[in-house]
Amino acid sequence: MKYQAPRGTHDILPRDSLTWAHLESSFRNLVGLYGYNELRTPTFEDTELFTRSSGETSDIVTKQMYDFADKGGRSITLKAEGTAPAVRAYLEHGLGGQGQVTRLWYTTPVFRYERPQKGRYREHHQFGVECLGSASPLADAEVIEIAYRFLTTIQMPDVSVSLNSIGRAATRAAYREAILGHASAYLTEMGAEDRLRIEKNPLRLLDSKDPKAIDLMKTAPSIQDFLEDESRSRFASLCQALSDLGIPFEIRPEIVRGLDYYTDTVFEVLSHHLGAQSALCGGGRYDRLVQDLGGPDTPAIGFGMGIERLFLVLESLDKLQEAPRIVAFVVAADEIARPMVQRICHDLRNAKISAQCDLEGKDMRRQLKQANALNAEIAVLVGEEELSKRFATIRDLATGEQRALPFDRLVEELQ
RNA sequence: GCGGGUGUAGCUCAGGGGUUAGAGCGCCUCACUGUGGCUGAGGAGGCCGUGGGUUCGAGACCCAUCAUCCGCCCCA
Repeated sequence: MKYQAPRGTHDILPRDSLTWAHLESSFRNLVGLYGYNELRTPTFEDTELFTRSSGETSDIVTKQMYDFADKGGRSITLKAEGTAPAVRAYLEHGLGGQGQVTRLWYTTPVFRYERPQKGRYREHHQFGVECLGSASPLADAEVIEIAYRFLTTIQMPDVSVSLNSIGRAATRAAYREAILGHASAYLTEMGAEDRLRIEKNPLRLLDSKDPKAIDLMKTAPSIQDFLEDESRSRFASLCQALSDLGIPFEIRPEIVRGLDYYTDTVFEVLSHHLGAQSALCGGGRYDRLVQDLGGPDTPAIGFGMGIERLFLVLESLDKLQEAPRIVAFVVAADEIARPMVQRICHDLRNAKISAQCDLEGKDMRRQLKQANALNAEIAVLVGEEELSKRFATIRDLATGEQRALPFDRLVEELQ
């Protein structure tokens, strides 16, 4: 095979594109019910947008960006995540007006230079929403409700939201000291690279898969105990709001998230139908980001959801969308009937009845084989006798029963 | 970026140094010249991922490379 899709990218083939379209329309319809408006941003941005927003030490910035210099010498990066470009556009076009709450949604390709595995690609696609301009816990609840309701709408099984609060800067500074202190003995026995990783972001210890770390974390202080009063009360309000909405969630203090801009609320939805890449959805509040990108002090919250991962779960459960059956296959019993076959196809399609016919001069037997292979509901047969007496023979392909319908009543009878 | 598994027909997979590389499914032809599905007979389809090497001989063994899958890291 001379050419193939670049590493970590994939084609969405016809049998799968039906499910993709279904996911897309379901999401579009749902966010519309909440008054969210679609935002489309470019496939690439100035590199600095991502380095500024995601955090200089985040993995996305340090090793996963698809960055390159364009012919004008600009440093460009393929969209590495959805929130920063959305905030950029929000600020650039003054979408926030005089501080109103602004609700945006998007579906977009996302590029990260990572080692591909199942559920992890160098180009993948995300749905996302961003609710900008409200600090209310009700905004958090609204965004989480959208994620939850979407997943239930598409019949994603076993959906439960994992929720945490990581507080503000002061909380994380204090907690950082506490957790590093708790783990100091453990840290001295690990390699330099691992230790650096942990020191960069001690919260990583919380979701480590190393048995020693897991054991150590059982006795670790909880970030919940370090929350400031305001963070604590907003978290309580959010939990109450979710309960009121009937959304199941569990508080999981080990949820951290990889982007530096999150404050207070963070959440994830995982699926055990995936392998190691189990997050379907991740999001949180980012009350500092808009300001960091040069805008006014604007609290905001949003999430991203991986479409490929949704697809993989549905596929593993055999829940992909079935192709709509073609209704009528119109068969020419002999060559003289071909023009009438074209005409009938045309009339059926005008009446929104799907119709197909042979294009290659195949004989009647092969045309019927084709109709059968397509799983058409009926065959419409036209031959010499039909032409002279102005009728078509309608054959039910499931039962084999046939009946005659005059040409001028064909479309209405088949409606 | 690190460790491991796998690349053979359109698809799923056998073959593990010795003629012309196999099966099932699918596809095509015929039995069947105005009737699909079922059945039977026949057929097409492969640079055995790619490039080097070892060998009298490589689909098989070695090296490299590309892709993919599993785990780590990380994430959606």
